[in-house]
Amino acid sequence: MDVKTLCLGVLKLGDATGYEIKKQFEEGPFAYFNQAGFGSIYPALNALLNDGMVTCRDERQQGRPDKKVYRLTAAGEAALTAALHGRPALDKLRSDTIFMLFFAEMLDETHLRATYDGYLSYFRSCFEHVRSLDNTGITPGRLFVRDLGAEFYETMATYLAEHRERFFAELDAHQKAESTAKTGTGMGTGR
Amino acid sequence: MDVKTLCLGVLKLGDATGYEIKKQFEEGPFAYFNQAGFGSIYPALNALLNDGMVTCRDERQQGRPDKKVYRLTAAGEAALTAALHGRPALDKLRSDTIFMLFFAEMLDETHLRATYDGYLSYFRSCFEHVRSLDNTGITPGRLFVRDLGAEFYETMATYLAEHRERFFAELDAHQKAESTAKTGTGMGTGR
DNA sequence: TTATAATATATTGGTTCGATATATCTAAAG
DNA sequence: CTTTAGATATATCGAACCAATATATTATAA
Repeated sequence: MDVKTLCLGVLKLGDATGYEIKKQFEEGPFAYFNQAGFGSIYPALNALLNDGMVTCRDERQQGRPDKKVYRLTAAGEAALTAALHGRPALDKLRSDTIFMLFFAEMLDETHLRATYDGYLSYFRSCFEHVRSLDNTGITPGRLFVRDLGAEFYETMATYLAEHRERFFAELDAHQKAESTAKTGTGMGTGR
Repeated sequence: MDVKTLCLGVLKLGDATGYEIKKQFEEGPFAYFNQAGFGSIYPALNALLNDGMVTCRDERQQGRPDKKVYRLTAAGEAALTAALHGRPALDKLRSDTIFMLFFAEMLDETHLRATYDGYLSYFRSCFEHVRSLDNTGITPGRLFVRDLGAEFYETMATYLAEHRERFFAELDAHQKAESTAKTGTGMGTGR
């Protein structure tokens, strides 16, 4: 799914500006599962406009800068449908945090704890957010994705909370065993 | 975490060729959480070599093409440590499948079921794979990441398996309600 | 004998990301 | 009351990245 298709998907939910599309990937229903920045969205919208997949109308506003509101065309909806019927690529995740936790032994404890706790509170707030949403009148597909997300956030938060103390304890034990092995006798004065 | 840092991380586990580094992102301990292709890895290794972060030795082999085996230097390890002490970026996931499930109403049932079942068996095989690994002698960080992964895979597989029938039933009901609403009386002959 | 898969390196073109620039208004802090 | 910060809004540039492809050899399977 390239950014053009993602934009078509957002516009399927209703007319939007580039700015509003970006917000959908930050706070809206696509958050966490898909994302795109301005540097991809604005060129994508121009290309879609050029190909007749969307229309654009200018809207002047009181005070705030002018908007360009985009709307899906029939051709755009057809293109979205076609893209949705292709083979999905495998999920692609890039997690700096998990990369850091993998190398936990190389981190100083302050940084490690801050990273760990930041990850935990991130998933907690994701879960709280999804739980706070109103599910009435939502389509089955959107509801399913929302519930799957909630399940995922909760699992991560719970796991991180429950394994916190054990993880740090095991790291500590491992660190001590390492330094003991280095000094040889276990009676070393350190360094 | 750019690809250069990811390569340093892989090389921290032991000497490797570009080809072997790629495999680490496909089957190895970094699978699912991080990934990189040849188009990023080979240029990254050249840059790291240029900056003295790695050394490279040529190895001729019987039959197979020659290898270039890379090894982390002290400077490389220092750079890795520094990168691990930065602020982690938020997780970035791109899931075509979840995007498709979100728009389930727009998909024909065959495609939807194939996509759903493909996703389920993907997580099942991920879980089986992690479960089959030997955990003896592993560092606490690696073990933690492995267990977190297993928990995640299992959660996804279980959720998808348990909600399968209900999801398709609700979609069906929704589809019928839609077509009834369109024809107005509920006695429409279709079209 | 032919095709497929695995090992191994490398490049190219297109896509995408992060940072930055510009501009206006609102709300909060001083 | 004035400055600062934050939200709204569009846009672009260069760097980074990815998917596909090219090349070459060997082993295995059909």
